[in-house]
Amino acid sequence: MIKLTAQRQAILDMINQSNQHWDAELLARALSDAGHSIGIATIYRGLTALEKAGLIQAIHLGDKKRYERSDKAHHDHLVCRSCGSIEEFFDEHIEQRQRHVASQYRFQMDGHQLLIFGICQQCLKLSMKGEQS
Amino acid sequence: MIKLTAQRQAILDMINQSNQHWDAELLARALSDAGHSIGIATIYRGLTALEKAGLIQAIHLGDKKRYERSDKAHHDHLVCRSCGSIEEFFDEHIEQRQRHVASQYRFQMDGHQLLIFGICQQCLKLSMKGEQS
DNA sequence: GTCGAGAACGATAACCATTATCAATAATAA
DNA sequence: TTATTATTGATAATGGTTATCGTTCTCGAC
Ligand SMILES: [Mn+2]
Ligand SMILES: [Mn+2]
Ligand SMILES: [Zn+2]
Ligand SMILES: [Zn+2]
Repeated sequence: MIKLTAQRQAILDMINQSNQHWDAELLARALSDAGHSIGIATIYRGLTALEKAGLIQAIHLGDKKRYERSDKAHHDHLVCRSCGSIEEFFDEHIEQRQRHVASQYRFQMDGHQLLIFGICQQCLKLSMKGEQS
Repeated sequence: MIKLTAQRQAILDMINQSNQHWDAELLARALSDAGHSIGIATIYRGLTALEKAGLIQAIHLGDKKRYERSDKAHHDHLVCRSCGSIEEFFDEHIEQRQRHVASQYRFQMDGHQLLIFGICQQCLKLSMKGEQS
């Protein structure tokens, strides 16, 4: 149903060729660097259209919305408060329990978002180095 | 450490006397209706200060940040896509599993947010009524 | 009690992510 | 070809939040 215009194809390619969690602004810069200068409004519209078509998926992270490939299976995210890095995980127990909770509340679940915040392994190592004088 | 000024006390009271998940604007209107006309900047600053002091807790819901009492135990939220209502739940299995995942990834978790989206029981009932002509 | 430093306040400007507007262009259908 | 419709890009507008700044409040030192 979605029309894959040159601009939308460029956006989709950029996202599919990486494992990043892109926001609109970052994507605009990357596309510009790659030779595609696409208006920022077109990028926002393209992202919305591609998400609705199921070709990419999104997460809400604090203030901004971030997009990633949709060809990987569902997963949730560990977000580092120090460096901003995002790790992915999947836990079937958690997924199951969510369905269980929803059914308990007679709630027709159609999605969820689980963010775990903290400090990633890398940042922990760095902070340990820094502490010992 | 936090100084509970008249304005901050009014904000805190309003939140503590209810079970709502308040955003800044809603709170400003409610306070104004209750006779406290507090500048919107002061409300934002007050909410930030009260949260840092642990007197209220916050969740990020899409675009806006919402605040609720902190005297209730930790819980997560079921958010209705149709009416916007928020139900609360707690599931120890999910909490446990999160800790497990974090430790697997050597990730020092210091918080999390789980939002389950869908249609609440009420809205389901209403939509069924609407469907049968 | 007076003084002064620092905290808090309120009005408002600024910020930033996102969406709306609109004229120009491209694609599609008749 | 011509009419219709969708898409684009520049830019204005929106909405939530934060920054600025002059004024007011608080409170301990004197
Ligand atoms: Mn991901
Ligand atoms: Mn709650
Ligand atoms: Zn990190
Ligand atoms: Zn509902």
